[in-house]
Amino acid sequence: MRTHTCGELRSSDVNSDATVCGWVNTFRDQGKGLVFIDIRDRTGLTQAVFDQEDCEAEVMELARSLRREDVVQIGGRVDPREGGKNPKLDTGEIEIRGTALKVFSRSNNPPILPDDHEASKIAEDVRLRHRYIDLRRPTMQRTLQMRHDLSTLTREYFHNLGFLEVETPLLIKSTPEGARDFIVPSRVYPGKWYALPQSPQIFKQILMIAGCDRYMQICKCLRDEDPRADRQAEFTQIDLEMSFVDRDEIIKIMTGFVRRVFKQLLGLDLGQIPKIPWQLALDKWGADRPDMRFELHLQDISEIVAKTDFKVFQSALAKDRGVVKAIRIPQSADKLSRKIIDQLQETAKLHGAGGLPWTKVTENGFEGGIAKFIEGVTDELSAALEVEPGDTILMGCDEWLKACESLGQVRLHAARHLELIDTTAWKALWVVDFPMFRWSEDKQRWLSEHHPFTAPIPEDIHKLESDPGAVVSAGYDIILNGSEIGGGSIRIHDTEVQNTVFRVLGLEEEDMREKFGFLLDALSQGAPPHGGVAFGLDRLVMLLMSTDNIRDVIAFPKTQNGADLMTEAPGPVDDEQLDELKVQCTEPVATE
RNA sequence: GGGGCGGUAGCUCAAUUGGUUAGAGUACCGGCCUGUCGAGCCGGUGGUUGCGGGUUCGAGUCCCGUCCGCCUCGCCA
Repeated sequence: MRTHTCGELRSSDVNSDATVCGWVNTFRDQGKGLVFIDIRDRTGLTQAVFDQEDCEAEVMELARSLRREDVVQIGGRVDPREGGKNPKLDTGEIEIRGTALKVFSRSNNPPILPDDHEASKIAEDVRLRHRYIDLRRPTMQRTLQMRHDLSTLTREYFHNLGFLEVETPLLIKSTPEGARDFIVPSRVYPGKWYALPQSPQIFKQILMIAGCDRYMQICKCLRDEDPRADRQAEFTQIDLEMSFVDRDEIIKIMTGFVRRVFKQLLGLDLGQIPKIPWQLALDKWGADRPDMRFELHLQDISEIVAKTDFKVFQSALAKDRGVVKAIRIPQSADKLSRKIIDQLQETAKLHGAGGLPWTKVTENGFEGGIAKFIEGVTDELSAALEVEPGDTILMGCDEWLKACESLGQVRLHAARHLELIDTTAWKALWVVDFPMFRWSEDKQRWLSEHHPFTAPIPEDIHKLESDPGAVVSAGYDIILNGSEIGGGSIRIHDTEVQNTVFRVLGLEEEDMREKFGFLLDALSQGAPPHGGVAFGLDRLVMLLMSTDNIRDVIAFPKTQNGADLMTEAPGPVDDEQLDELKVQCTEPVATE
């Protein structure tokens, strides 16, 4: 049907005959006898020209009738461009002198045009509603290509290392812990339900117990939680698991993978990827996924300000693990207006802090904000923070974790405002030594920091029940530019340890059997030491394509209400379908 | 579930204090034009101002409710 794609003709093809197929990108009708058609496919754009000197009258007439997004086949001789080259196009040195034209189909007046320049202006819901046009845009095509390249590279990389690709089921059993499940009613067992997998976690562990040794899968995961700019309810993971490995062996292989991805797809060398303990990440950057593209480290000033009688500091320090932390923002006093500081204060409060004590450094010491409360320790504080006139000092004081996290958020927002983030930099790291559990005030029980199958480090196993909060897990996350792109852990391969963890999480013996009996059975039938990782494929593509919108890297994404605007899912079903499933609605279906 | 922003022609936007027939660009339709490439020039079609109430002599504009989209908190082991 075609001899060439729309992106490949060059001056070396001049004088040969070519036939291309694609969409009419634009038309420029110069009058009865001359019309230019830019024809587009996935690979690019080629100009065709129909001149009445060359072609028959019917062809000429048909060419003049072409409109944007009509689908056509154009045949003719490849010529150097008569009217001058177009340096903006890869095919800009040539044109096809059209002599044959076939219209495959006509397009109604397109609601949007597949034009990258226009796309940023068009409301996203319109793009989603007409996704088949939006996806025609060069950027979207490049994104689909990038996603494909990443998947291909992933399979190749891991298959070469002996990983076996195994599919795991989509209709599975609902398990407690973690996100809300999407559930599917069973027709055969009325009143019983399948869940869609939040991840293949348990299956990949069972594959290890089954002797699979190394498993990989690019799989869909589903979590019925509200989406965000970088999060969809339905997303894709690169899922991996290995037997007979320790943490550092896994990290080594995965580091190789990530470096290969960025080397091969962007030509970037991420270099060595350091391992940072969780506690240090929070202490220094105020986040468990630190963005290390800029400095602004958090510093502990508890000991110094303890000497003041500032009530705010004193009451924070009186708390269990209470601290006062500070960040020094060099030469920012004139850029951080009162209004901006107020905004940063809101950020701090939003993330749990009571406020954001601040002061500025002048030739005369600290001025503004809480300056008068720290007069007594001016010299000591100045020396510790190595301040210079023009600096701004922002502080956080609370229980350690809250103080670090809220000030960490302030750090990010301040850096964005002051444009301190080197957007050309690529900073990756592994965060390791997470705590095993996190106390939930809400639920009044321990929650898994990672998931309930994560192993504690061996030397902490004895503390599981006596001091859960102090147990360090064998988990690890990989962070790139402040974004979590993957994470995993060494898993528990011992039934007793797994039982103990379930107990700490507040699962009753009976519950355990009911919910996880099959896993406990499997663990008791010879389980190898094993561990693995899951990478967020969507987030990797976001980084590779430099977008902060996850919907831009998914062909058919959903909105914040979980709707697909193109197909209008979710939709109603027939009463017969519900009857068959023995399912009833307690609320009438909302109408518009 | 909470907070913020938004919804006017197919698309992007405008419309004074509540006041005449809701405008412009673009797309689309028609005409002109033989070297354009974000083509150009002339003319034209196109509107339930998201939806439903209310206030008013009069509502795109004010009030109430509701739906939808985006950002965000909660949530996301």
